[in-house]
Amino acid sequence: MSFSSLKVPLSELNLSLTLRSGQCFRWRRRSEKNKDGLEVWVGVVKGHVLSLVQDQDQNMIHYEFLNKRHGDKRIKVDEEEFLRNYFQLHTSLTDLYKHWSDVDPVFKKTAAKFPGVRVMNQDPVENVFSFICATANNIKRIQKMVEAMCLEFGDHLFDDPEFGPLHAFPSVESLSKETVTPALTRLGFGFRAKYISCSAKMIISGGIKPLETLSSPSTPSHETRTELMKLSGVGKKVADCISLFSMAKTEPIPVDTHVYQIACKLYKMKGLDPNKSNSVSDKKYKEIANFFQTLFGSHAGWAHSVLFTADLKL
DNA sequence: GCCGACCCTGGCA
DNA sequence: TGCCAGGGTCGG
Repeated sequence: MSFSSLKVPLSELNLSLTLRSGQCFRWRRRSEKNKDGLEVWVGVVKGHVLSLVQDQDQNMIHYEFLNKRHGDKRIKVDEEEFLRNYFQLHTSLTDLYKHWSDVDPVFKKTAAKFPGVRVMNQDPVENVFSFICATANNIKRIQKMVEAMCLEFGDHLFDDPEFGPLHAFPSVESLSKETVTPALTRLGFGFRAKYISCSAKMIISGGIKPLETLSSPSTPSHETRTELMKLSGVGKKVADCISLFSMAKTEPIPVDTHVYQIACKLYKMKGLDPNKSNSVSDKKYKEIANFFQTLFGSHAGWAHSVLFTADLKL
């Protein structure tokens, strides 16, 4: 039991909302609150098993790295930097909320009830294969599938008293093996099993540019998107999610059924039928994305995450 | 550019 | 028990 603390107000990071916003799939809330009656979150990030607690009254996030090995020399400054980087705390969410509220009354109204919803900076490999699982799926099942994939192909990291064995996200190499498709099919991945194996092979063989290159600030987001869409099971929507959530692009708007509904009902966009929002046409997709990008500016994808989270009715 | 198929689950009538 | 939607993508 050795928690450290990070000074962060709720307006900059709302842990509960952010971790449930559907951008990441490996965070779980403990069934029991801690001694102070606060929610405890456990997740796996780049081989680290993390426990996080938000103390709203103190403007603090308490954190603990659970799978420290004996003699681990990692120092507090590194851990703090690791978290600041993961949650992108260098970007002021307060400033962004203010800007979005100034330009859009609809956002302003929503944001009041949903403060601190932030886009995280996740591992590209994990994000690619997690969002391939997201196709025609719901968040609960995506989480189950991602966890199953980690248990099957990822390295063991830690045995949690409540959640049992926690594994790292599998490497691209391990997902490119011939045994992967049958294994994932057995695990109930359905048509996504072959997408995962096929995409892993493509990444390994250099069928697309390296993920690190696509994540680089010097690669424009339209190029990142085009490259990602070469992967099997990755269309425009999934490519936009990956770009936004793990490749440091801030303007992509993943237009899914929720965003379609939001554009239709909250923003009264013309030509949208609320009764058939599944499989958005290329044209409508572009229109909706353009609308929000014009409205919100360079961090439109971040604003979208706030509206999306609000729509989830968590 | 528009369908229908695709795997599987949980919720609901 | 049957139907349907769930953060879509692919192929015709």
